Amino acid sequence: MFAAVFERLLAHYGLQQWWPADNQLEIMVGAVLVQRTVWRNAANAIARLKASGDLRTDRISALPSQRLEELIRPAGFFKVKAKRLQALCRLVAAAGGIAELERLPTQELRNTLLGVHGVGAETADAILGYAFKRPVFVVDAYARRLFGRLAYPCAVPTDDELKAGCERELKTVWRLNELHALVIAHGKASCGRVPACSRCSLASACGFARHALPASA
DNA sequence: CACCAGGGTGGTT
DNA sequence: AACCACCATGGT
Repeated sequence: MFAAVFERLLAHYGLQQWWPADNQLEIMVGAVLVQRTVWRNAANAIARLKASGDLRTDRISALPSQRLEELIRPAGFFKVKAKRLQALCRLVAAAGGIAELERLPTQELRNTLLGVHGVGAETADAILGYAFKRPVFVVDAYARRLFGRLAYPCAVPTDDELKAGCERELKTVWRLNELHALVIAHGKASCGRVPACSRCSLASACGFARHALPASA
């Protein structure tokens, strides 16, 4: 079922090609900056960090918080995010660098990331999928809404069910990463806040009928 | 003018 | 465990 949704979304919206970045740290920083924020604003903040030569773990860790706040201001929530970026960069330093984190198995790495202040499940999975190329699905509000509707009239899947189901069916990094991007593209392009699945564009614009989740998902 | 975007935390019930 | 307010800029 998840694979079928993926195929439909890919055919309808095309390849999304996330995540634009020069290196792994840029993706990790972007994952924090984009929290509850449009990508354009987060990208602006990243550009400012690059322009000042501060897009490095050692620089971000050592920067006076007020200076860092000013640099990332366009991303919004700048005081909160400045703390989160420093917590993340200090974890990388404590671990001995990104190359050392790379050695950890996915579950351990996920738990390590979740231990950082300001990194929750969604941000951790985005970092795992896009920066570390691990086969994980990023469950976000759009995914909950879309798959929750497609599950109707069955019970809406939990985050764990959604994540496990997608990972089991799609398996590869590029497909799971694409699915996340496609789900967001779809959420923005259509659907809105229509409560009933009958008007979800997977049923109309994408030529999709209502789907039930497998009982043991 | 109101509303929202590629969340997470801390406090309250 | 389930809410809730809060964080803040920039575009529609």
